[in-house]
Amino acid sequence: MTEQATPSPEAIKAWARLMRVSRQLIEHAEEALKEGGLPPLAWYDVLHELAEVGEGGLRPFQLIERTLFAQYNISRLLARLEADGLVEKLPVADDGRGQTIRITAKGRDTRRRMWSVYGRSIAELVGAKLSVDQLNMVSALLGRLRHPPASD
Amino acid sequence: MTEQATPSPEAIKAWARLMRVSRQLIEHAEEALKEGGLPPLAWYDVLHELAEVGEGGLRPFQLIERTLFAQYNISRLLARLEADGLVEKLPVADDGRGQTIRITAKGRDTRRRMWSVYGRSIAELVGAKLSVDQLNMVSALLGRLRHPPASD
DNA sequence: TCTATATAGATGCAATTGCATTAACTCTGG
DNA sequence: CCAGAGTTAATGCAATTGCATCTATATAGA
Repeated sequence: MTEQATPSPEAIKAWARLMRVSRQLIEHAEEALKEGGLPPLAWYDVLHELAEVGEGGLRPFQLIERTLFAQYNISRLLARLEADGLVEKLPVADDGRGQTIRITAKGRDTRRRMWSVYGRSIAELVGAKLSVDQLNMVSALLGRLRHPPASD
Repeated sequence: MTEQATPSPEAIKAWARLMRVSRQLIEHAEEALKEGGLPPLAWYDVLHELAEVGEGGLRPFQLIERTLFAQYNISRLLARLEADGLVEKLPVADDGRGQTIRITAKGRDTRRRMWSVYGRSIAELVGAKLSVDQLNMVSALLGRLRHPPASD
């Protein structure tokens, strides 16, 4: 656990597992969405954040903070979402540079349909593989790898 | 732990942590490599596999199995690696379609230099955050999420 | 107020990825 | 031996990502 230039075998193994498993899970979920004729995971992430905050919406830079997507990525993703009528861009009164992004009814509907597929993937790939205690253990351990570390 | 269409809150949280943490770690490692003027992680994955098997080399389809990259992705990645002189493509005697990919001396050197940066990231981001027992716990839990599940 | 600096978001262009297809070869059954 | 099916790898083209830069507005300081 001490800082080293060369990681311990245990650290390497944990890292390798994390890389491989996350890639596999993402690929599976992405594939399930595609099979359902639904948009990719990235769209879900944004729609989810927007659905959670409701009518107030979010500024693009807030979405960047929450989703970890790059600025140019969000900019273009929002353009696509808007083109599909899933979100709307509103000017913001006290800052002429900015805009507020709000999810539309169609956006909520799409998010719901995505969740029915995405949620099933989560249930199958994670929920069905570990007990509740084990899931909590995973969350806690991964929480310590997060930046900033999670307390729980 | 029973199969459900809607995942438990614990499963959702574990999934969310996994997605976020893996993204963050990859981003950090990728950034460190870039700052060192080194190629991206994907190159390391391939060079690592090739370095491990030695002079015998690997067929592209074997790299696909090991790295989980898509076929077209490997095909083009190998073209770039070859263009940089990091690997060489050899015809394979008993299968006229195929080729064997072998890492070159320059490839080994690049891999080593990448590891000096990549390894440090692993040590800092994972090794320094959890005890050996915790690292083993992470590996074991994630191993059960893998497909096929790992035994250890 | 005016200038310099910082922040919000968009965009041109190059590199990469994803999708579908293709080319070349191998294998199997008749 | 041959036709058909399968496997291995490459590639044309569209979509996305990454990088650097740009525009517009806001804010701080002289």
